[in-house]
Amino acid sequence: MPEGHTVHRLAHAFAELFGGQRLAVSSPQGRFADGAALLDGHALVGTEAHGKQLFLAFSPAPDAGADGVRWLRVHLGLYGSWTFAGDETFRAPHAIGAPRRRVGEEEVALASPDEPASPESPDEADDVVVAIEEAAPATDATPGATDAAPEADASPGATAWHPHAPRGAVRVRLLGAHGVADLTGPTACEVVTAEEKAAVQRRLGPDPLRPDGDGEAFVAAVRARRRAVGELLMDQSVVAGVGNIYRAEALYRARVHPLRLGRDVPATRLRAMWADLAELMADGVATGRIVTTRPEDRHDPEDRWYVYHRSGRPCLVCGTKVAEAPMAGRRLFWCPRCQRAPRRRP
DNA sequence: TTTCCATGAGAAT
DNA sequence: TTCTCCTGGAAAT
Repeated sequence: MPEGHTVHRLAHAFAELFGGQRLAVSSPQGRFADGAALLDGHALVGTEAHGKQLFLAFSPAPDAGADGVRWLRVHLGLYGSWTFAGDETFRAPHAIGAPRRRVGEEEVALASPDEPASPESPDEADDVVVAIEEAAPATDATPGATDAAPEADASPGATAWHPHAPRGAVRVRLLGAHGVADLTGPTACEVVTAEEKAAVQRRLGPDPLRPDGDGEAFVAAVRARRRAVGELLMDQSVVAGVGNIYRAEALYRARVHPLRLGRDVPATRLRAMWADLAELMADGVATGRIVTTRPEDRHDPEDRWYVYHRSGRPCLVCGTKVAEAPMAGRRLFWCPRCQRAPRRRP
């Protein structure tokens, strides 16, 4: 899944692609028909990411008060992803979300401006090509796509663009003047009020990617618990946005053993880990990829991670075999030598 | 073709 | 701890 950096990318993408536009909102799959009806025809007036939660604000109905803003709350979970397509003015990556192969390739392409390239500016051209390839022959009316037409603000001279038929189980389709975003496989997708949104956020810990992310709150939350720090990093109420890759890699880079109890990790170590996460994740937002290895430790361009998914292979730094064990239902990876084992309690 | 698996999380046991 | 939900690409059959 999409860890927090992916969700922040999405918040940026939606603001840029659809900000201020009235959108046709539908649920081709049908499971979100009621929610879609509430948002259909309303303008996207704001986007926000907090940890792995994405919030999209829609303008209130004319007869609703000022606080009638409704939020679409989406959590991608393990499988969710957004797929984008549109005309040449619609500059979006092909897809953002669960790391299916197609998605990964696309994100790589976006992050490598030195790819050989097409005549025009590389990333823009790539997007358009993908969008065209993905477009199915414009079949007849997607329900919800033809009514509630978006505002006609197409720039003069832009070629006509038609959305492709939804592919797969599309929970939500957001259709603007220049492009479309399809959501598949989310864990959560619902329309909430501002108060309900705030309630969700109160349960979340600080997010290293947000300006209001409070590193000291993270340090205090970890040191208050006797649970293993490897579990605490995956607890969204301790730190929001960290997932299985950032957990393993941040612990490695801090040289902290995942089984060490939270309260036993020195505060200075945790402060450094927070700063490191902020940096790593910001890089993830910029590039769409998680890369945690320092250039000097990267023996091969494929060496993106120190320990994640490297069990049995030599540690890039010390050569010791990377270890793996399940923790809280997920696969956990660490280097037994670089990350010294915690003292065993008698 | 069937099965397995994944960057998640909440509920049930 | 284990189950359950959601999807689709890859690996296994």
